[in-house]
Amino acid sequence: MAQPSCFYLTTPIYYVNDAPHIGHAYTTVAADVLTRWHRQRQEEVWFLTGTDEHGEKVLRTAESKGVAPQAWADKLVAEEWLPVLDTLDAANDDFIRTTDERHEVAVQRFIQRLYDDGHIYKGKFEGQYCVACEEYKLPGDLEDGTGEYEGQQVCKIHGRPVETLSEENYFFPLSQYGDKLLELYEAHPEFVQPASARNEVIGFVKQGLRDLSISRSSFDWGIELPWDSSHVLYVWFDALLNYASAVGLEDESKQDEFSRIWPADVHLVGKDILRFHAVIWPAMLLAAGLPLPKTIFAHGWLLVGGEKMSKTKLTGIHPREITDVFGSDAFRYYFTRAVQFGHDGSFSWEDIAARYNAELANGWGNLASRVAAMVGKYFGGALPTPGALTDAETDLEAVAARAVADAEAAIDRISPTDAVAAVWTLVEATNVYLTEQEPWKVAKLPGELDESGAGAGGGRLATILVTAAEALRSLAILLNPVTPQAAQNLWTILGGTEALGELDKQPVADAAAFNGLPQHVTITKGAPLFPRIEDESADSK
RNA sequence: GGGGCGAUAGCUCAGUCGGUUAGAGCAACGGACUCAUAAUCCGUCGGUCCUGGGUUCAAGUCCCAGUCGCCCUACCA
Repeated sequence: MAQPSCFYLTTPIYYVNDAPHIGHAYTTVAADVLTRWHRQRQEEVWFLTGTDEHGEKVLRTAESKGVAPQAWADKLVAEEWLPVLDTLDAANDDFIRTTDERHEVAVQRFIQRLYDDGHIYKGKFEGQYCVACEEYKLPGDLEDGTGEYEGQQVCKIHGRPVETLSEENYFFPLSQYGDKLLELYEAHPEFVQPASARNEVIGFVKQGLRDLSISRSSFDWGIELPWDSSHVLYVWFDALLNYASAVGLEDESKQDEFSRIWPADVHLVGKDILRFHAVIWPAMLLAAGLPLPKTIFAHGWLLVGGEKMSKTKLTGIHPREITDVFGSDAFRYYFTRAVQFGHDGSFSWEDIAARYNAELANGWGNLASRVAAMVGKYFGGALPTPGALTDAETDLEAVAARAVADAEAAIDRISPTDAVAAVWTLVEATNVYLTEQEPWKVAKLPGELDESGAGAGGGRLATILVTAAEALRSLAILLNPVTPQAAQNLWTILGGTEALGELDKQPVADAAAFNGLPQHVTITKGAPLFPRIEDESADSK
């Protein structure tokens, strides 16, 4: 076994024809939180996202706009899909487009190799074709005809009989991989997660797999088969390969990169595309003799008003609608914290507004303010030398240590939700600590302040505030992957960069112990991390 | 039709291997406090764990049947 040299995580490549909505953003945020956490551990990480640009839908939309499909895709990528990454503050390492030359070349080499090795055969695809729709219909798109079409199958849309047509296509013998896939799911329960998704995939494969038609000759917006330019590759075969082509598949000059990064540790997918990733993708890799990804993780849907988001029902929400009101940190925090990863979750403006104020503004943000204000008021902003520790201080430090351990374990089981919950115990415990220790009362005790009103180093007041500041240092590190802007602001408040270096360079493990900030580091109050939002627009939408 | 998942407090959700009196957050109500962003802290209120059977010393948890909801059932992605 090779050393685990690089944590490689992907989002799906988003279909460029869609407008980005918070469902896409949710996947991207989860991916970004997970990868930022691994980076905070100081691991090597590769985070890939991108766009899927081929297929008949893009071609048709482009034609209807009177532009070439490539131009249409270019426009959508430039105006929608790249900007949304900034909106979300996503730190992806690469962005692949299926129209990139690197991808097209790799895909052609890959498919040629499968062809040469006898993994592709030519056959007939037979299907029910609706002339009016100009496409093959699935059994679910058909219904029994009535009246003059009695006894025939008709298209649900047009109510006209469908024709049985056949087309010469190239096929991938997916049916041969059923047993191997079932062995894979059995030997590696972590391959498909969560367990509900795994059950669904196993059930599907057990029903028996059919060979997959992997080429189309009815339109040409796709990657040409190298040995038969009258066919383009089926979009899913094309799309899935992005995960490998982006890191050097079939590129002689990038073999070091490929062997270092591949296979992926985690492919995050929405549950609608689980099957392609958990069945077809590993079969393709098995055929090619390539290592398999370790985990396909299917997350749930965001529900709005109890229903899956949908453009037709006007429940599709653009991420910017939310970040414009609450900011990208709050967006990231909310969807990580409020929706158990792997389950469906409800979104509402009332809920995000409530959590923003209660948890970010009142909980964490206010904690930072009160600590910074007291260090300023009693010690002129210079962190004093602490005195003797009591159980209260060691107890709080134990909370931090537990938070780190629990959060790390949660990240390893791909549960960013639980990780944030674990970290939040430190926010709450530190607020309780201050309330119980009452530093504002301690400041009035004899010996804590000198004649000029300045706090005394080594006193009880100093101990309390240093401990609280240490808790904030831990929180800045632990929340940097989730809310990078607020964490950086807090790091600035704590004078962290001057004292300890860049926030990104602070290992997660350092958050477990209260011995980081040097004495006399300058703590400044700064602006609130999360100003309260009273605007009615936040909860009246 | 076949398969998967879910139903727990007013709302959003946890609940591990079957094991004490079923938990949290929000909301509501009461109190404490004044460092802080009218914030923080403590307490109270709040339950037919969807229904009906079954297994068990013991069931939110396991089994069977049912009700309701969502999803998948292969070449649009």
